[in-house]
Amino acid sequence: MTELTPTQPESRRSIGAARNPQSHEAILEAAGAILAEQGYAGFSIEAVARRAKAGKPTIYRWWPSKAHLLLDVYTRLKDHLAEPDTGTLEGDVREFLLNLLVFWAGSPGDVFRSLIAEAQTDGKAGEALREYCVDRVRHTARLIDRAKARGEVAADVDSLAGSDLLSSYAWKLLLTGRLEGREHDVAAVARIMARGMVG
Amino acid sequence: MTELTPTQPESRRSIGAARNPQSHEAILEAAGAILAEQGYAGFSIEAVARRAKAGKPTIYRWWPSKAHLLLDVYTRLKDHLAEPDTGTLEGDVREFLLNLLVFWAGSPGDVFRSLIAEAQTDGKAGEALREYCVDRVRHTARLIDRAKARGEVAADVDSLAGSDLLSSYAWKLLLTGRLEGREHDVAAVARIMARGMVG
DNA sequence: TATGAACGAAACGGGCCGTTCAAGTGGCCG
DNA sequence: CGGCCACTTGAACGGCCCGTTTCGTTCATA
Repeated sequence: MTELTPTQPESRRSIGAARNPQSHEAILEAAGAILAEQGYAGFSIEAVARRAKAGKPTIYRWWPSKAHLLLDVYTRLKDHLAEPDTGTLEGDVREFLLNLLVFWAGSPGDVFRSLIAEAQTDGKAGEALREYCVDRVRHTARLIDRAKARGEVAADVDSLAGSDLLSSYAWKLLLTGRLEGREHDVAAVARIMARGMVG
Repeated sequence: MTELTPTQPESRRSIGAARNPQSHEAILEAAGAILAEQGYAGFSIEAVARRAKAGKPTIYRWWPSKAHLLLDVYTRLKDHLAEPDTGTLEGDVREFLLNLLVFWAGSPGDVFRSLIAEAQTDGKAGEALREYCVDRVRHTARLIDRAKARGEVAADVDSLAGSDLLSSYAWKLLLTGRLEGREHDVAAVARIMARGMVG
């Protein structure tokens, strides 16, 4: 027999008048793999379609823009990110940054970098990124609000602005390729930010 | 005579075995105009060459990558950026950010956004951006060092890390399209940063 | 006077874009 | 039971851009 794995269909077909979850899965996985292996430079709808053995129209049907696909790939990776809770604001800020940098040092960083880059070209991508950011900033602000509830932070501190500032530092490290070996810088920044909010 | 403006050559030619400054100028101007009018989406070497009435090889001869061209366009715009000197660290930080946001709100912001986006695709672009950042961060750190000399800032504060944090906030506002109407947020961030560094 | 660098124009093969078409598939509804 | 209709795939479209090469030219310099 020259046939390999004959039980597995060599190419997916339509399963009728319904969305094929195998295609959906294969596309997301192919997109993630390409970004992990070749970065944003090698990422194109054509390449994803080739790798996923899917048709381009199928991708365009379910993801209106490259950015939406990137965002889907990113959010499905985003589970593995621990929430810091060290008991002090400075510790939380430092751990938040270190966790994020470690998380990004793998392929998720490439995905998110690509998403930011895409957002500078495509208006819809920009809008999607902006919405995502609002959500994340609000979420991270709870870290500051918790410290505020402990009486560690002055009541008049704008926790959203602080949270925005916090993530912006991580962004710049990501965008300038400085994810590794930043323990000293992160500690310095965490110290400045935490001391800047104490009551 | 059907000839128009015969005194002005309708198309530049070689001036011999020397770089033609008119071409150099025309290319930079065309690049800046395209970015201002159409943003990064419309920016391509082909489009720049067309608009500048230059040959593509001429561009590739003098700018090894799109990023170098972007950086040249940006630095030639960068003169018009005042240095803040308010007498207090918080004032300087706030003015620095506000100045930068106003400056970026024009076409320079589009140019710099494009440069960051390009740096996520092209390795050489990333390197160029990284070098540029090191220089700028070092420059802005003088703002903190000045406060340190006044005794306003603790001696053990890492002025480079602080400067990096400062610019990172501006970056995030730029990349998420939030350059305008941020007076309140900028004031909040300036307050956090300045208080975080006081001795 | 001969050399050689720089210039613009045109063309190259290659890739991706976003869309359209045709053909096969099968769940759902009449 | 049979037809409808949404789904999937592959192939092909015109268009744009990439980075490079070739060509004929212009002219400072040696």
